[in-house]
Amino acid sequence: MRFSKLFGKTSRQTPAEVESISHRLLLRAGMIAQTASGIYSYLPLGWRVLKKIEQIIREEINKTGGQELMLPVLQPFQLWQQSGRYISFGESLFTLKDRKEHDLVLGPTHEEVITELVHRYVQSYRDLPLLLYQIQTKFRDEPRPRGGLLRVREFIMKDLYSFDITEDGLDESYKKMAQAYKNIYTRLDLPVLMVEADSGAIGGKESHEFMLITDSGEDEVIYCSSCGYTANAEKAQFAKAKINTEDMLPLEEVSTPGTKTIEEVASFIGVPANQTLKAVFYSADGEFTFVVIRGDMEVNETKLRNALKCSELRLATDSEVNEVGIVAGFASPVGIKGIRVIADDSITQGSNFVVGANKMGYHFRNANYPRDFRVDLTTDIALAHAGYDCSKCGNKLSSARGIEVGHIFKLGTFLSEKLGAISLNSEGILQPIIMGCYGIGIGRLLAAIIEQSHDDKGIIWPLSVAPYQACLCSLCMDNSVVASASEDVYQKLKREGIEVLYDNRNESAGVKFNDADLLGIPLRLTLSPRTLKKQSIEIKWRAEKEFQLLPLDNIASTVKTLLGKKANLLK
RNA sequence: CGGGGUGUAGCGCAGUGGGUAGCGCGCAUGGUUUGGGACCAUGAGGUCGGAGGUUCGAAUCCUCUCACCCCGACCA
Repeated sequence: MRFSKLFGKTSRQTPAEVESISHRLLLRAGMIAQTASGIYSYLPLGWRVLKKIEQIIREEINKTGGQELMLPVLQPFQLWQQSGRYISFGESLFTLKDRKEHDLVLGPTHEEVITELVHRYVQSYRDLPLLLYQIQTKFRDEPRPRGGLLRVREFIMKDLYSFDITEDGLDESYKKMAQAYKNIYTRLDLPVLMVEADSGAIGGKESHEFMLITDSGEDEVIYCSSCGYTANAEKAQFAKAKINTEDMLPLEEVSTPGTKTIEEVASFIGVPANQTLKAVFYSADGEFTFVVIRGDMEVNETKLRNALKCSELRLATDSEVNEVGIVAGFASPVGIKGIRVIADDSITQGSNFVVGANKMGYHFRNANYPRDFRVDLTTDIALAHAGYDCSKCGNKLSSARGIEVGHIFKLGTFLSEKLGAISLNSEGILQPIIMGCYGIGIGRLLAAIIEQSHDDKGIIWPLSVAPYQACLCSLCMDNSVVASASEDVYQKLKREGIEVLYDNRNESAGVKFNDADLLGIPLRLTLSPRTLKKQSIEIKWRAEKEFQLLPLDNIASTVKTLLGKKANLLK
């Protein structure tokens, strides 16, 4: 490719508000262009990278026996009613009507469609297991697109769906995919962590996310460096230390004027925060919910949502709190009636807690569950933090930020039941097919690679996905000797099958070098009057500082060998 | 949806006591240059996001609206 003909321009500047590194570099390099919020066009360079990532994924998935197919973007809304998931997807579902006023959705994912399809073609366990996948554009009306390609509303995703007749089969499919994902990240030169995850709107039981650890990540990962436990903070468990196991004392009302926060109450009364109970109020699918947790912890809204099996969860507004007659700042489950109360199991770890008295300016001392109050449900709804104890081994947990670059789920049978995907098992009995689903966002992966691999000059693509393997920088293009030598080298490189971007523009050395760096092309070849005098060409790896001169003779095969060696090194 | 912010030339930005719209980059033409974003000259390019209003006169003041960015609740 001749740089002079390339569509898309590099630029020195991007809008000041563009924060994320990948977003800025993708824009500056002319790889993507924004069309609307969370909607991007891929320009030729960006598209080449995307196709390469896609191909790597395709190869690794094919190795596991996955079969690629193509599914519709337009899906009948009725299918989503049948699965019930139009509720959990809620507003992020893009919907439209056709001319006959039939409701359609732009597929945010394709479990419904594929399950219905499998239902038609599979009647026997002999047809299973199946690993079916697609690499397609999906649509989700995200509340807030952000970070360029990191979070968008229209995105290309590889999604694989597994169909098994036994739980063991599902486990095996799941393992295969986990391994395929690890292979993919290795080929992309990305250090990715597999972490336990919540399954969210997709539904299902066991689930793992693949996290690229980087400070710019939007997720928090909790991990234990001692036993290897890793989980998304939404999901992470921890050991809730049992404190203060003294005998129960009688409930006692104390005046605590002006103490609204846990810190204020605790220090006013002279107890540590972990000897208080905190009250938090939520609206869960419209139902007012009173949540109690030990004062030293915070509520994990994901766990709470799962415990309540609700889809919409938000903090209750002040007026909602007032309406049910709760005195904010002095609320407690003691004496509360007619309101659903959910408690974290930490309230059983300890005794003689300080709680509100449901009366302005007063708290109780020595509240004990279940002696002094009742709750509707006690379960783990606490948010894990770095510094807490690991529930597996007892050592201290740590935390890090990460970008979710893959997510796999054991779905089980809820979709196949809803959509009627049943099959005869080996005993001749009809049963729902057991499903799993396995997604990788390709555009996000592209952005994640940049977040992980760049410097102040620009992108540093791994050789495996770089838009071009080499960039031929020809200095002094109006020197006819240089021009013809460059053209000659360019043709030879192409003939050798090397993907080369030939910078034939009439630009100064600085411009060409900076653009080559910005675009992140792994190998740079420089041809100039200076190198020509020595019948040589200069080469430099993007990721390295040193450069060297190579003889012009057989340059194409030399470069081919170098690239081959580099590629092998990465394997 | 809550909070913060921005819309002026292809891109990045200036521009309010209301009066002829500017700078840098880029672009075009000619010339000089060529190892880390060169220089000179000339030139093209804008209904100042949109609608309404105030005014003799609005990028500037008022009202409404749309779009986009950033921070929070959601996800590949």
